[in-house]
Amino acid sequence: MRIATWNVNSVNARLPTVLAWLEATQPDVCCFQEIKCLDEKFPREAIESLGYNIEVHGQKTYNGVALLSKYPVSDVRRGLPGTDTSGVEAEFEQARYIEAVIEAPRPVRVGGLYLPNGNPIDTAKFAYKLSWFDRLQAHARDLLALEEPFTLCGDYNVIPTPEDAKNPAAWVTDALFQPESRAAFRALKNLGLSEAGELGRQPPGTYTFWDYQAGAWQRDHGIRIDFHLLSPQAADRFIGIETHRDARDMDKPSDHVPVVLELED
DNA sequence: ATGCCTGCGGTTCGCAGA
Repeated sequence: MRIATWNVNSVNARLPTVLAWLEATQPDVCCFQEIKCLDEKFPREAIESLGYNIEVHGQKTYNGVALLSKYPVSDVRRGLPGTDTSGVEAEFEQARYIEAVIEAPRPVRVGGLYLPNGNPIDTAKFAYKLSWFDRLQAHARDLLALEEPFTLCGDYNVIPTPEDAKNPAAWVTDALFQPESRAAFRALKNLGLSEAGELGRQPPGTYTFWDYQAGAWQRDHGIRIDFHLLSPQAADRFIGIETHRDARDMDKPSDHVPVVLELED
């Protein structure tokens, strides 16, 4: 089974690009982040016609996530459990998490997430990022207790190590590279999750994001911020991982590229 | 030091992204 994650940066602005990639790649499951639309504005028919069941957790203008599956799905969750403690969420619940069990012959639970960016770091946005991370960690603990195969995949908005950036010095004041952000990512992994890029021994320089600005793509000024974190039972079924770097060269590309995990059926 | 580029909403500019 192949499970993709892709921050599409507006599913409607990107629709021809998204359809072309889905048609060429045919993942069994695909998590989208930053769809930037309400549920009723999601291009449901075009994607259903490629053979996908669709679950959407949309939001106007910003954020929004969706989960596509060629298999039926069950136990769908929209949003993380728990309450934000930074004070931001109380005013405005942001659509950043969707989860479902993929009802394949050997089922897999898939959580698709869009972690808050958190910039600038001296504002409530950074506190919100760390608070969201806490809620994700709590949810991961609950899922691990089920002793099931799952992946928590998506745009983590964290540069975990200096090797995950072409130019780490350019990120030292950025929320993505703060010690607190990196520690939160490590703490999540250290619950007992396996990062698929490590299982697959992806080399340094396997970036997943290049800014639109300042010729970042042409200069390979990239960062690796999109990940699959696997439960032990999913890691047991790990076959491989592919980062679709070529997608950054498509017409009207997203600034992120898809990352495709393969598990034993 | 700042903006570079892109999308969105709603108007032609501000906000957000990373």
